[in-house]
Amino acid sequence: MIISDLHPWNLAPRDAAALQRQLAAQVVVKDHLPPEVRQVAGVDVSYKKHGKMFFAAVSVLSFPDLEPLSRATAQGLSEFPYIPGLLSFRELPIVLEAFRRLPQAPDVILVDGQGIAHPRRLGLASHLGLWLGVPTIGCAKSRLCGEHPAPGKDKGDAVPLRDGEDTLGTVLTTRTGTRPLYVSPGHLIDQRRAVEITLACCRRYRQPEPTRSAHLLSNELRRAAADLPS
DNA sequence: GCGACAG
DNA sequence: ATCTTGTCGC
Repeated sequence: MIISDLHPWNLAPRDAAALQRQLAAQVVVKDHLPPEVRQVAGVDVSYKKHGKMFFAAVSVLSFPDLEPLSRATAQGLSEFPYIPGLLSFRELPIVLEAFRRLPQAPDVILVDGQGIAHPRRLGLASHLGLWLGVPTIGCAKSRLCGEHPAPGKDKGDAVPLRDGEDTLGTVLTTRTGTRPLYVSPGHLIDQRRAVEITLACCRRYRQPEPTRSAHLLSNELRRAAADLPS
C-alpha cells in the first residue's frame, strides 16, 4: 500500500480546517473505479468512553457476492478531540495503520462517515481516499451539513443532499422502514456510482455489509482489550 | 448571542 | 462514539 504526501495530525483546530480546504481541492469526484469491481472494503473505528485507546478494523469482501476475503486491525492512542468537521484528524491515523497491514488495496472503500458532504468538502472518507489513492465512499448514519426533504420509506428511495447550489450527496434508504444513510463521494468516484455500490452492499441491515463487518470487528477488538476478568 | 453538530 | 437490560414490535 503506497502512502503519499504525509502531513502532521497534531494540528490546532484552525490549522486542521485550513488543511482541509487545501486538500479538498485535490479530491476527484469522477468515476475511477476499475472496469470490474471485485473487492469492497469497509472501515470503522471504536474506542472507550473517556479514553484515548482506539481500535480500527478493515474488512474486505468480494463483490458483488460479499463473501469475506481479508481483514486487518490496528490499535493506538489519539489525543485529538472529537470536533464536528474534524473527525479525520482523530480517527485517520489509526485507520491508516490498519490499511498498511492489508496485503492488497481493495477496489473501493466504504467509510462510516462523510465523503464530500462536509463543511469544507473533506469528510473522513475523502481524506482517506486522498491518502491511499483509492476510491472511497462516505456512508454516514447521520447528517453533518446540507439540507434535504425526507426520502421514501422503501429500500432504494433517495433524495439529494444539497447545500445551496452544491449537491453534496444522496440521502438513501438502505433498508425498508429504517432511517436513511447519508451517501456521498469520498474520492475517485461520482455520485451515481457511490449510491450504486452502496446499495449493492446492503442486504438485511441498514448498514452496508463492509462497514457493518468492520464495525463488529472493531468492537471485538475493544472488548478483548478491555475485559480481562470474568 | 443562539442553534447545529459525522464518530 | 460510549455507558447499559430489558423489551416492544415486525
